[in-house]
Amino acid sequence: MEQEILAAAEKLFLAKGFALTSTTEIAREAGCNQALVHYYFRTKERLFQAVFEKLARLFVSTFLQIDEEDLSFEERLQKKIEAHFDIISANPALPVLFFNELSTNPQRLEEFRSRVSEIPSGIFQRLREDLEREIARGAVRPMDVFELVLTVVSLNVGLFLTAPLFKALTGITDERFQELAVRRKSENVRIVLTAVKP
Amino acid sequence: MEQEILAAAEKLFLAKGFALTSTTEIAREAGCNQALVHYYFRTKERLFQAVFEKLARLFVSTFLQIDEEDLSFEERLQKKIEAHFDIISANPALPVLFFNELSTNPQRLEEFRSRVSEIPSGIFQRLREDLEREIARGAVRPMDVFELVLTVVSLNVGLFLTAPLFKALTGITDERFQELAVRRKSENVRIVLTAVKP
DNA sequence: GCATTATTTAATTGTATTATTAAATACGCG
DNA sequence: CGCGTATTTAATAATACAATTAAATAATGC
Repeated sequence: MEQEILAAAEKLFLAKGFALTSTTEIAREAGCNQALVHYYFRTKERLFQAVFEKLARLFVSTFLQIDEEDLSFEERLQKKIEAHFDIISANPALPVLFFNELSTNPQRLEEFRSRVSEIPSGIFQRLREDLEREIARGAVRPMDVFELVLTVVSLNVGLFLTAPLFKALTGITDERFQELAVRRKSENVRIVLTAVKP
Repeated sequence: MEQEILAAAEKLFLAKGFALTSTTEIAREAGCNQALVHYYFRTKERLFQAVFEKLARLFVSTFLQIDEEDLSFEERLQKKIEAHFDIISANPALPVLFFNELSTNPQRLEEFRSRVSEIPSGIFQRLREDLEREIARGAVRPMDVFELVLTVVSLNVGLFLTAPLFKALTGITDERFQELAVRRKSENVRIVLTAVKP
């Protein structure tokens, strides 16, 4: 049952955020008594943390993965952008929840910060090294690793942040939106690769 | 007093969102009794709508403005990107509130949709015409107007969505962040202008 | 100055929600 | 089976909140 509660919580938190989701609702979705939610997770806050940590890990995981494949910088960058896009595409509500919680709840930000600091030598170390090498070679314009990550995240996240709005305004079907997303993914790759050129 | 309540509501809604802000808190911030909030706005929902509509209007206003100046397409595009960036820069919490509310509240989305449909001939009509002319001229790669707007909004919004995270992780001062934002604005212009090239 | 309306407050109601407690049921193992 | 533990439920306490009401105060026009 614990897993059903977690799954129900994830679904509802993603759909409505922390504040608008009640433990009663989570219990109903999971098919159990409301008290059971508290039996397993004590407080709504702790339940949310469990969900959020998993999602946050998912969200940033792409940039942590070290691909040992023998690819060029551009090819590796492309893979990272696409992997990141795919994760968000599979969890389109994730960015809104992620940014909203980190923006409106200082405590959440602090938790996130302490978790990230557990990771030694910075999360973008490998990417930074790659980038600096390419810059030294003159193959990439001088830029900070954060600049690059920000561009990628901004572009990848943008489609899904605006998706509800876009769908409501255009009345696009989910299938056609999916097609559009596929095109957008490669477009994002193109934009980033063009943007990093010197 | 009505204006103080509106201002207090705007401040708190931007900081904590709709659900986590109470009318009691708004009253305290405005320096009045809680009942007065309801006297002027009847419900918390209606107060929020008043705030949100103003903010939403601000957020999309940039793309509606028709600049009659005799500038090239690229120059006009640059002006629009910069104006949009400046508005968000002046209201950094706006994007989170905007996307969160439109994503988590179907009613809000419907209100927004009906408001937008009041505007005749579509909000991006002028921009679309300009864009299609440039495409016909071969000066701009074939693309939909939504693609372009999405790219601009994604890039402009990205910095401020990630700002709390970025600040927490790097401990950057507000002044240095401001400098960074200025650079980012011109960088966004560069990226977009490069991306639209054929 | 008085009557009328607008503004503001204090008090209260109803309700939703988190969290706890104690009891009931299922489950595993000797 | 039967004992102990884990799981689940029902009931309820405690609280925070939106919203209403009635009364008080201030402002406005005559």
